Amino acid sequence: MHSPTKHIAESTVRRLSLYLRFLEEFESRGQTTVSSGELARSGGTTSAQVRKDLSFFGSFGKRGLGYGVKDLIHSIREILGLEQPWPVIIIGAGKIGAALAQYRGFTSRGFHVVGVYDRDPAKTGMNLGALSVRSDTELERDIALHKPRIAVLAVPGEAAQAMVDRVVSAGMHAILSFAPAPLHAPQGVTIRAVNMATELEILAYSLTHGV
Amino acid sequence: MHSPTKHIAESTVRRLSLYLRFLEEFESRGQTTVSSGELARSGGTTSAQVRKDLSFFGSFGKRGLGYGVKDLIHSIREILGLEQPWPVIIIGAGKIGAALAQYRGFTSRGFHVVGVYDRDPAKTGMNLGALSVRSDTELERDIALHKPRIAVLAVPGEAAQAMVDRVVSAGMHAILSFAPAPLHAPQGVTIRAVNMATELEILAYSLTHGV
DNA sequence: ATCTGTGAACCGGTTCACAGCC
DNA sequence: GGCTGTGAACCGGTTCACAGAT
Repeated sequence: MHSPTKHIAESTVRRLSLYLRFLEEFESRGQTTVSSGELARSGGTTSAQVRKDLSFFGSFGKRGLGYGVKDLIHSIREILGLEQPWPVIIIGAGKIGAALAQYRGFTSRGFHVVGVYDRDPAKTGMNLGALSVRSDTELERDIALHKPRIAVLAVPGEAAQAMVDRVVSAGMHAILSFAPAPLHAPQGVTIRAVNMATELEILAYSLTHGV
Repeated sequence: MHSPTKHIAESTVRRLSLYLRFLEEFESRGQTTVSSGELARSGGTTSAQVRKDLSFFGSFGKRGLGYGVKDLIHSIREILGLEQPWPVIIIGAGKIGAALAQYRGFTSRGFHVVGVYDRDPAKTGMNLGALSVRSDTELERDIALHKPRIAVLAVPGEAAQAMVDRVVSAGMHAILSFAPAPLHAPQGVTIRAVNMATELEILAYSLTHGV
C-alpha cells in the first residue's frame, strides 16, 4: 500500500513525479508494461533506484514481467496525492505572479489557481485569464472561505516573510515561494523556495570551475 | 585559495550563494565581522557546516575572531565566479520568458540578459524592457557574435530538447530550463531544470502524508 | 576565552547482488 | 530467462569534537 512507515527522502518523491511523466508518455504510446530498466533509462537513474523508490510504498510490479503502465500511473498519482484537486492561490500579481497564474502546467495536474492577490490597488481588478486580481485585504476571508491548500508567493523579497506569516496564521500549510529571500515557517508548514538567482549562480560556478 | 582539488557538492555551492546574501545584508548594516555561528543561524544550518563549506576553498577566517564581512563577500563572489559579468540569453518569449527577461533579480548579481528569442513571428519585435524579441533564426549567429554564457529556456516541453541541442552545438555550456521536460546534454554541458509542477507535487505529497 | 579549521565518526541515500516469482 | 523486491555494502555529505590560533 502507499502509507510508508519510514520517512521518505525528498529525492524519492521528486523521482516519483518524474516517473509519472514518463509513464504517461508510455501510456499515450499504447505501451501497457514497463520494466524498472526502461523507466530508469528515461529518467537518468538506475533500475535498482526505481525499484527501491517504488518499494517504499508497496509492490506494484510482477516479477519477470515489470509494471503495468496504467496501474503504476494510478498508484503513483495516489502516492503523490494527485487523485484529488488542489486549489492554489497566487500572491503577487507582478510579472512572475501573472505568468504563473496563467501557466498551463499547473492545471494539467490537478492544481487549480483559484485566486490571485496583490496589495497594489492599481493591479486589483486586472484580468489574468479567467481570474481577476483581488486585493490582499481579502486574503484571510478568502482562505477561510475557499480553503486553498497551497500558496504560491511571487512577492518582493522584503515582503515575503510577512506574507508567509499571514497565510500560515490564516491556516495554510504549504507554500511555494519564488521570492529571493530565505523563509522560515513553524513546524507543520512546508515551504519550498525556488531562487532563480541561486540557480544561475550554480551555473556560474560550474562554468568557472570547468563542468 | 579558491581552486578546490576535490569535487564540491552542489549543496555546498547552493549554501555559499545563501551565505553571500546574508553577508551582503550584514555589510549593509555596517557589521564588519561575522562568526560561523551567526551565518549558520541566518541560513538555518550549523556552524560546523559553514566552516566546512568555506574550508573547501581556503582559510578565510581568523581563529578567535571570525570572518571579515567584506573579505568574505569578495572571496565567495570569486569562488562562485561572480566577479565577472555573465551575459544571458532567454529563449521563449511567452509569459514565463517575458517575465524572466524583466526580472530584476538577475541583473543585480552580474547576470545581464542580452537577448530574448522566440520562433513565433508574432512575438518578434515585441519590446521587453530595453530589449526587443528576436527571431530564433538569429540564435546561432548571435551566440557566435556575443558569446552569451548561459541560456535560459522558457519554451514548451516538446520544443525543449531540440533547443538544448541547438544551443549546445552553437557552443553554449550552461542552461537553465523552465520547460516541463527532462533534458539531456553531452558531457561538459551543465543543465539545471526548474520544474514547477514537480515542486507543487512535492507539496501535495507533504500535505497528503502529514508534514 | 573565543572561534576557526579539520580529521574522525556518523548517518542516510544509493548501489549491489541475489533470492523469489513469473 | 527475465524482472521484481530487498537486505547488505557502499559512498559521500553532515555532524562531532578537538587541536590550533588570536
